[in-house]
Amino acid sequence: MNISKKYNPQEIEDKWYQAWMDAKVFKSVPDEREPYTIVIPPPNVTGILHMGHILNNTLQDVLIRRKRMQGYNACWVPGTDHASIATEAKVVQMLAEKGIDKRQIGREAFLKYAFEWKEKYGGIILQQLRKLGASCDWDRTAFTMDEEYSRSVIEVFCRLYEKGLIYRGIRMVNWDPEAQTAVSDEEVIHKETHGKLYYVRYALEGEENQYVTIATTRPETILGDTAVSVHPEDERYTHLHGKRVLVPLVNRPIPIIQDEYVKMDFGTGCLKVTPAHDPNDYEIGLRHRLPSIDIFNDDGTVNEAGQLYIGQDRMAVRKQIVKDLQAAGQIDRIEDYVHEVGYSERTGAAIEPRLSLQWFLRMKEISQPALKAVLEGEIQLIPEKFVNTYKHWMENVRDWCLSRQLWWGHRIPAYYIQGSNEVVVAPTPEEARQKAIQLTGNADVALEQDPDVLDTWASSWLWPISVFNGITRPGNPDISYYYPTNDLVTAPEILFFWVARMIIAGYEFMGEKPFSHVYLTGIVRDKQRRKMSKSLGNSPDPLDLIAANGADGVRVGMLLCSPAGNDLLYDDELVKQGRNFANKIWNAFRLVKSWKAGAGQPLRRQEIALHWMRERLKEVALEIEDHFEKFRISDALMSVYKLSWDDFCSSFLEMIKPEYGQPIHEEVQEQVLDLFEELLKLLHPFMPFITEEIWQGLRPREEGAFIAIAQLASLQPADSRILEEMALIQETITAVRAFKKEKNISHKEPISLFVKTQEAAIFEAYQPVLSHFLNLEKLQFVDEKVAGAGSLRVRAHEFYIPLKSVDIAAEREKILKEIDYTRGFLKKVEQKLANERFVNNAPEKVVALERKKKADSEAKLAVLENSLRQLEEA
RNA sequence: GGGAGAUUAGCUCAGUUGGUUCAGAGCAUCUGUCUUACAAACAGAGGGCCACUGGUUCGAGUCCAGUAUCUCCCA
Repeated sequence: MNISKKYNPQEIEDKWYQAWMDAKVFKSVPDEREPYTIVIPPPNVTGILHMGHILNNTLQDVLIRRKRMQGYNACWVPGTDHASIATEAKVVQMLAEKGIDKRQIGREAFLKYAFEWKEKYGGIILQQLRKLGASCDWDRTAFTMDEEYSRSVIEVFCRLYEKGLIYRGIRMVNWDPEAQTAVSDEEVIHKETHGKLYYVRYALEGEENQYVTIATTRPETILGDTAVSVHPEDERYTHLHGKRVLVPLVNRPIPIIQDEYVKMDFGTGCLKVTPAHDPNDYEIGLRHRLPSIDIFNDDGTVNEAGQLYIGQDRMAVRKQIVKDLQAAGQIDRIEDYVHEVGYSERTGAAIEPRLSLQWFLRMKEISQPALKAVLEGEIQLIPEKFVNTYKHWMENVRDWCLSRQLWWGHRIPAYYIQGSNEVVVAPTPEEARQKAIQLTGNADVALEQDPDVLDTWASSWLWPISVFNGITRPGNPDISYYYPTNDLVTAPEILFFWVARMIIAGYEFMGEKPFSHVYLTGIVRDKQRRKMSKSLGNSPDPLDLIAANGADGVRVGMLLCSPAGNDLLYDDELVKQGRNFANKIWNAFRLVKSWKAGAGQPLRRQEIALHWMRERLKEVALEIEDHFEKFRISDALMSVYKLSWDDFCSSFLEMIKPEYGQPIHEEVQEQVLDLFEELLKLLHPFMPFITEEIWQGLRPREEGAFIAIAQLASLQPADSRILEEMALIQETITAVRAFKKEKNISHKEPISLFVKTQEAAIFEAYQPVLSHFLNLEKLQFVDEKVAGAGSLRVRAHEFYIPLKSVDIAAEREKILKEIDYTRGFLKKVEQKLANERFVNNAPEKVVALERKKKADSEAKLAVLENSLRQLEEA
């Protein structure tokens, strides 16, 4: 068999993915086993794979593959969400390139284009996930606008409406003038922005040359002012109470009011009040029954109500109005000013706070069980610090603006009765008609459906339920078996958008949590801690990385540096490390395959190696299980990394290696293969492709057998005796190697090793191992110092290695240094033990340990002092 | 403005009810080595006042308070 010297992932990854698919290895149907379920955080249907997806989906794949190998019926449900705003924007843009305007062609034609677009480009990302090795059950691929899924979204809206939790009302919303829709509070990103603070004079009505000066960052909204407010206790302005001022340029008289919201030390202490265009002003307006004048159109241009600058964009108006105010002598001064401005998460446009008629969901009551579930630990957030964040949001939760002024999405099932103010809400137009007839007694009632669609999150909040059709067909076999799901892996950025709302929906519609653990990943950043983004161009293309380093290498690279909740500073070096690791495993495979089996006797060192490796595997398997239970995925990987590299390759295989050109005993080879298989199984969740390739190549396999569905050995306690003994032997090997290096003795040069120890039996037993690693020509036990030899010590064991010339002074120096250190250490221990309060208060275990430390160091000291004496006598 | 968190080796991070020879890991660095699986490797080594200042305790990287710096979330 000719195995390539370097591991070539390109040649094997697609092959095994296809084989898994053909054998339906990832398919899950309910059976008698315990289920383990993950629903994918549905990527945006317009999305393409980025580094965040790589991290997130690698983690999910690791979890699901491991459970699959532990006997669970593992089900990972993939899918996409329809992403209202983003997708609509894409389709609008595509149409614009063809010279088509969405308004001209109308809703139906637009949706036809949109679905065509989705069929063609949507879900590219799901194809890309296969390259990563994602073991999803692709037969279950869901989409938030699938027919049945859509029905569940509408059904849920109707139910909540019936319960009185959904209402329609005029509220200040975050208006995105570019997308021309309202967006939720969560979709607004606040950014520090450099702007100006304009000080504008408002003339007092009926008084020549008398002014009030206000400070504003948004002079264009002056046209919508309906009051000027001062703080009631601000003595500077007491004389103004009850008077009126004129809005500059349009000279509309407005009252001067008093409200405690005004900060006296900000600007001039005078605030212009524009209830239609500022959330705080809106509140003030309500308190003082001020009129609201909405001066903007949907696209952010000024409307007739503004009186001036009609049809011009708000940003252009800002510049123009400042000029005009200056010309009129009404600008007092302009200062540079840094303040927070909200931007749309989707389009980047500056949010225009605006009054509008929207649908809202009352959140307070419905979110109570979801808050409780997390606080009481029924649902666990990992890392735990997010519980605080979650609690804070939940306790201050605001009503959720559900409507979006778009066409791509689930159209709100509200029907307005023409010629009245009544509305009926029903899942279908037919049911709505029946309701309307009942309500009005008019059989010919004319209805018009609300033109708006629902926020995308108002569909994806049902994800863990509706991918199993739990709303439309409650109690069906899938929902009964897979719900609640087990773990959710997602980014902290969508803790509120999505996770919190899924928990709310879970309790509201299923009466039960949607999942038990939420693992919040870090954010992938570059080395300079900048978030990876398309616009910065600082993100590598994951598919290029996979092509260059293999999917396994990329997976390992990502996981090595991704403790939960910590940001991940991506560096190509990490992926390289992953690739090197794959190569290491590959070469272990080459080595093992190169041995020819034969008769004869197993070597003693081989027997030791097999016994030790068996126990070591058990020990690390337990360690890994513990890491997984705590979701310390990168620690679990590090455990298996070191197990593979240090233990399996550097120690175990070296001990197994037959003499050059000699065959390996058949039985030994079989056991080596067994152990290699166990190791590969532990590695498989992290590195699915290479482990499958090697596992298949290690032994002939039956049709349909894959490591992907092989079962991990059950967990067992390890034999600590051999592990401890080997630890001593390895320590000895390292110490002797260091000694040889220090004395410039080449590895090729055989040496004699004299051992002075109370525990000769151990060194006796492991002599074949020591000889093999240290190239010993002789190992001999002594009671006295060996003349003409250098010495070294491991614990309380002393070793002598004959040298051509011994530097007595240096030897003495070395021993004195060790004595010094050991005495210092012993002194500290003795002090502790002499302290009555320590002995009385500390747990027995701790005291016993101190006593052992004392005994050990005394023994070592005795050895050292004896050596020193003998050295001086010589 | 409100809230949360962080600060340990050159870098990224562990350090689990305060107690092992506790100051760790991986990577990077340095020194040797083409030793018949692997130079994408092997064998060794160096490196830290655990941000700072106090406090609690027999004992503090770990608990408490304050200071400094940084990050994130929310308004």
